[in-house]
Amino acid sequence: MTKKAEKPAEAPVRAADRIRASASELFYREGIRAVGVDEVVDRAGVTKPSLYRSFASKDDLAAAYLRDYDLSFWENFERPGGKTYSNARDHVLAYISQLASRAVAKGYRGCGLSNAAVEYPSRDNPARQVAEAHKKVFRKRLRELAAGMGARQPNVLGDALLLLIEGIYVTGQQSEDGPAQSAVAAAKLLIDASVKAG
Amino acid sequence: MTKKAEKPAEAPVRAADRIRASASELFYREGIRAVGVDEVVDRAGVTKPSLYRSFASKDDLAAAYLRDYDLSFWENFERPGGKTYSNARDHVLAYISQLASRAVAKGYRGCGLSNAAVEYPSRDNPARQVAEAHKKVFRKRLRELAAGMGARQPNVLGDALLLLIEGIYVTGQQSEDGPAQSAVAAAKLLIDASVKAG
DNA sequence: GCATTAGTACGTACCGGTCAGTAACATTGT
DNA sequence: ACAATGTTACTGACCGGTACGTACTAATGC
Repeated sequence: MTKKAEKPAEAPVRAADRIRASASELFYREGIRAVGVDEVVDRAGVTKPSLYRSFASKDDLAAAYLRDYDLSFWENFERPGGKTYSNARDHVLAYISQLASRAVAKGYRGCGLSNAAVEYPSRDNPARQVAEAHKKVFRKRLRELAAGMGARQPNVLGDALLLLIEGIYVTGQQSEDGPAQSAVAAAKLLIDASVKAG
Repeated sequence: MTKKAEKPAEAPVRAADRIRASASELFYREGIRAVGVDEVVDRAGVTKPSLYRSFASKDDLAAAYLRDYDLSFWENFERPGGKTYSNARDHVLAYISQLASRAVAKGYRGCGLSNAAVEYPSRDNPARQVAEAHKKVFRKRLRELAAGMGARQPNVLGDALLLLIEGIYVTGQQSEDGPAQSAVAAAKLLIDASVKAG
């Protein structure tokens, strides 16, 4: 028999990790308020005290879910479709294109962070704070990319793209076959009109 | 004493109406799931049985709230700022301008109908059904107005404007001083690029 | 070598509170 | 009279959260 390595491959899969995964799935699909902690732990195959050993409260778990969401959001945003882009225009259009096709698919539920901000209007909610912080960074990044495109008013173009993207998030979950179909065309229009000499 | 007219000025203010008003305020500001029926009746100055004499359930009350919301939405949309517009471009820009300034103000909470769709992802929820129906009509109306502007692809422009507007709704409640500031400029860019000969 | 101890990771069972909704009856105004 | 509303009290389900017991492992003492 080989003796065990330091931290062996067959990890025990900590209860906290199972809870994070379960919470992510449920909170995203059904909303945070709609899901009780019992449902989270049941699906994770663990028990409630395990949840409260790793998370101070349901709000805290929700915040953790959104931090995870934020992480995977950026992975996807910076490499849309798994590709890296050096051209800002191509980069943004690739993201929007990929997003738009997800948004018209069945069962799409928009942006977990935006949804959380809708569910929790109070500023001192931990989940909302994660969402607000994320959106601030996202806005800055889009303005940066807009500048990279050579826009005359990069802040206006960045904001316009943000409005468009948030529009995709929210309308995508209202109906299939929604306005997200036109998003790429709209973005091109917006970018070209902002960049052209005028 | 003068005897009362048919429907006199000093209306008795039915319990159902007080409940509708109270529910509208609370559901809009804090979200539907966040508000209990007790809070609704307390604020209305009535009692719970009165609620359930006029509404079959909380879901039913939520749907009524959204129907009211839909009504006042259209009043505002068709006469933004109290003015009537015959020019489609002016009309849409006036609506967006008026919306954008509300959206950057403190305490803005977005579109009650969109928010409800976020809170209730399940298609068979009565509140969501009202929201979905409304959005379908709104989309049609925007495409109509885009056609009225002489857009080459009215459906694309209409959808683009819808995405922009929904973006204002949702970002407006995430932060003051948000991207809605750039909404009018973005809309102009979008419209002009869609209408110009090409 | 083997019991003792400590620490970790987890489950069982339960708490008090709040939720939506209701039953039965009293009160009011016209 | 009768229709609309208030009063009171209740239900059963569910909610977030916790006190407490238990299995397993690793280190320690002798």
